[in-house]
Amino acid sequence: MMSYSPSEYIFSEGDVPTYYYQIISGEVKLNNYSEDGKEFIQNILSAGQSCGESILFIGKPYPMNAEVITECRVLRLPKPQFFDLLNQTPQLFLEISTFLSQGLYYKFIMMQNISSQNPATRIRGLMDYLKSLHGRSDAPYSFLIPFTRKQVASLTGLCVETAIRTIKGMERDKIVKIKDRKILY
DNA sequence: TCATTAAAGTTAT
DNA sequence: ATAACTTTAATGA
Repeated sequence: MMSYSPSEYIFSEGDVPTYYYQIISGEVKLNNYSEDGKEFIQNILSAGQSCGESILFIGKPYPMNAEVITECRVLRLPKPQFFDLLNQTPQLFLEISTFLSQGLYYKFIMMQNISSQNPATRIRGLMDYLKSLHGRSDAPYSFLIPFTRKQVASLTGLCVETAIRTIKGMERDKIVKIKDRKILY
């Protein structure tokens, strides 16, 4: 079991994977920084999720960082033990497969969103996905976006200012509601 | 139209 | 207090 503080890295771009990581508590983001320092967030993960496992399977260097957002406890299992466990536990194998597929699905959805030129479409795509994960309540304004505007911007490849302006426009169009700076969708 | 820069207000640590 | 985030506005590609 490992502990990490905000802004620490569980692994970095270019590292060769040697462990399986499972988040017990806290939040982690998978990200990249471009030469000019701009961050693109690939995904934000929290308790119960694993990070970087897809790369562990193919044994290539990580193409992204796993940067800690909030104080984290992480279960760390060496690669050989992880694969042993996987062999011995069909149930675990199935769970990992499901989680892997979920990650693929997210990538697929976001890939389509990002290729859209329109910022509102991108942000709405992200919000639709997030809300779809969260139970059945399709009711409008029933889902609180669990991210900061900066994070939303980094997840959709927009600058913060554009994200903010777009979200305000969506409020005018009654797509979202803003309460105490929190975004309800 | 959106990104960038700058400046100022607000929240969290 | 200080850093991180939010917001507005001006400017440029």
